[in-house]
Amino acid sequence: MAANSQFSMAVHILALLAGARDENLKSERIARSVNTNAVVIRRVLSHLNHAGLVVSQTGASGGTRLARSPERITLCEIYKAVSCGEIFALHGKSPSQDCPVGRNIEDVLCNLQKEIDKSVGEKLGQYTLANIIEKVSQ
Amino acid sequence: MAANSQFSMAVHILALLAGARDENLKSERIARSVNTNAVVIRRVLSHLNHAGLVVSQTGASGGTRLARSPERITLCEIYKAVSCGEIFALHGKSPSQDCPVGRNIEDVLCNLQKEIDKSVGEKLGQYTLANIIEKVSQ
DNA sequence: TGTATCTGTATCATGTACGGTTACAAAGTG
DNA sequence: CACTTTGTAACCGTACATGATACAGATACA
Repeated sequence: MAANSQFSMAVHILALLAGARDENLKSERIARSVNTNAVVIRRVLSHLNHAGLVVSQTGASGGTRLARSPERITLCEIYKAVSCGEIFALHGKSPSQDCPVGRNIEDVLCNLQKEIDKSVGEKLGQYTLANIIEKVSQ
Repeated sequence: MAANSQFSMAVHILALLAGARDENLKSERIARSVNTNAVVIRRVLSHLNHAGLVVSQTGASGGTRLARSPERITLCEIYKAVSCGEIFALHGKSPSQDCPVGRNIEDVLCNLQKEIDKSVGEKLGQYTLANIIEKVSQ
């Protein structure tokens, strides 16, 4: 279970929040649906909070709610809010600079990486949280 | 250095093999350019071999060469040959089946994952190994 | 004002994946 | 037959994500 599932959790969480309308949801409540620990949820919520997708309140009767309507939250925003990694990793150690290929391959791969990332972003940008909720409700 | 850099290594390796034409390259030789261990290279080559992208020979004066010309090897094929992971991971544990969202979110995310993966594949399919060599040579 | 509640974070334990390394069988050359 | 090289298995250390405990700070409410 080493793979990063924060995006999946984030979408799940936001779908729950959307269903709760303007009511605050507690991390414990969300954790039960996602089937994990409340702290794990709060960690994801922290990212979503910094990205301006949700609003949290501490204290009694606190919790979290959406900062915007689901129609105005794209999957791309969610992805960027929690994403840490790229599609593929570049070389761990730098290749040999004595080799023509080794000297230039990193740049080429780095540019390719950016291009792919942009492509994924555009694809994810085509969907909103509202679209997801629609599909979940079927 | 936990991230998977096999794709980067694979492109690097194939670019080297393309430069060697029909000459066999030994894993030791490739490892020097990539700046890693020969066994690591052979592990990647094993994937490329099974995918039919390269041909290897054991024994003295053995080594590896391309199975096809660089113009007929797309980055998508390379990616699929070594790729293990998806863009994002699904939930580790299954969500609660008592919750409407939890019950359906996995399917929705799984479909989305496939769609993104397809999109990445198409993007990578636009480039051939020859294109990469071109860029590296500049 | 005091108490209970909830978030936000730090910290530690655990599981897993990858890279690096050594070792060795199998295959092929000469 | 001696030598070379691939293909794999096995093991270690590191990196990282999740899970869990603890606690400070913020807030509602009696």
